Amino acid sequence: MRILVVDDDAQIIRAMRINLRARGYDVATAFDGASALQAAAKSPPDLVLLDLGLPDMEGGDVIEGLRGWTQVPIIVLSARHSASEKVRSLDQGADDYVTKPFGMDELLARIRAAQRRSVHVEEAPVVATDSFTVDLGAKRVERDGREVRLTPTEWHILEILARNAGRLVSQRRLLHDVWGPAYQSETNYLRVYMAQLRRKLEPDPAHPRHLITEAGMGYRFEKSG
Amino acid sequence: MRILVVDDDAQIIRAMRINLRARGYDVATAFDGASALQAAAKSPPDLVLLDLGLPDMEGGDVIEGLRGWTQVPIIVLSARHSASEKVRSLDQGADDYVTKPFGMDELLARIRAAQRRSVHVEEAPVVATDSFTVDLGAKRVERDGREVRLTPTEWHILEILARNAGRLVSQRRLLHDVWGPAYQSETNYLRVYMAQLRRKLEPDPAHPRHLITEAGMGYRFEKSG
DNA sequence: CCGCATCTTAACGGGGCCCTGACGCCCGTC
DNA sequence: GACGGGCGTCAGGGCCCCGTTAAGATGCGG
Repeated sequence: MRILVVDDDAQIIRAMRINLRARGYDVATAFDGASALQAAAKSPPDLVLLDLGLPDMEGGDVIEGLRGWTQVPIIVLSARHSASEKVRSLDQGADDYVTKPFGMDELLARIRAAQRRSVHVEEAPVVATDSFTVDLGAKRVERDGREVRLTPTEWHILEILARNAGRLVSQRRLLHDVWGPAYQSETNYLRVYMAQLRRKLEPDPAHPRHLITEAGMGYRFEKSG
Repeated sequence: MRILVVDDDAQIIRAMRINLRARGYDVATAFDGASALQAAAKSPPDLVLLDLGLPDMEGGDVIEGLRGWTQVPIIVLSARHSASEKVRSLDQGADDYVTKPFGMDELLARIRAAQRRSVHVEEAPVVATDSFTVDLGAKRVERDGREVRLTPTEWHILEILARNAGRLVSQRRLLHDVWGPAYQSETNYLRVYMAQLRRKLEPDPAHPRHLITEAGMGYRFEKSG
């Protein structure tokens, strides 16, 4: 998940970078409109945070420059409270408009909301590895072109891991989300189901390359072994 | 374009109705959470404006009640400025959060932005398998060149599955869309009708190749077995 | 009022899913 | 080298979910 932060204030860029990185986002930055469009074209981000007060061009032109070729979610950050400014930005194609000063928690929630929607639009949240493919939207797993049938519990676990691909997911989190709040220490459940998932998905279940266990901590879904 | 306005303040409802009607929207209204969910289920709106201070239930419960079966855009209107309230609503599935008082122009722009995002792709009006063909536009099913006669309920179920061909459709979603929000646990209805559909459509009803059941999760329409 | 089509409801058998406990393995520590 | 914690593996039993059937409601047109 890459976020492009566009702002001419180095202070804000720095604060954003720290906060977003801490939440697990990749952060790219740009100080003006021209370099923002260039950066977005070079490696398209998954979301854009756009400050309106840029030195070289109008914020609206940046929005239109992006909207010419991409549907990436754009959240506008601005010190201007004027209603007409909000209306203009939103109608030019921005997805949300947040006025400074704002709380980081709120911004993060709005980022999550925007991201959730765009996943729905692109309609193909698919996580692929060399040996199998997880289609989160269709709730289906393929391996060597053939469908693999998972039980509800197996799917539930795999879904959480796949949605956090590359990141460590704690046993507590898995147990809580799958079995409920009362089951946070039954780690043997996890062992049984991880074994079943590996048997169904891993080329060599005894030496897993994608469903990795981090001893004492949790499990991690690894896309490319 | 239908908008459902949920607010317990008759004054606001009235103002909303006038403003939105003037912009060409159809307006439905509800004064509390229960009737909002009921109204949404009866004839699904294209967007929901939701006030958080409802007399009968928490706003969050209304969001979750909707999100259980629909992706309709939800814009929360609230007098509470607290960041934690915003975060909670957005993470529960709201698309936007606007604090009162707000300008009608801004709200209209946010409605347009939400609406713009939620436009999805049209699906093919005809879904074909090796053994039968479903014409969604004409509401007809053919098998071996001969028309198959379906009852209204049978058709309703088949239509939902065919429009989501390849994807898993939860039992909850099927029950909600066919029988209504009060029947979300009568899974035996589904069993009876899936059996009837299979008897009418599958070459070998005992070993279905197109109307697949995923135990504990739902059903899936499979084009090519 | 009757007959037909459709929907609802209940009961039953079977298969698969989830839980559970036991056992062995690999590592660290002592 | 013994020990224990964490993990992987396996198999059996209970139970839930599903498919099937058929009889009782319900609604509609004649």
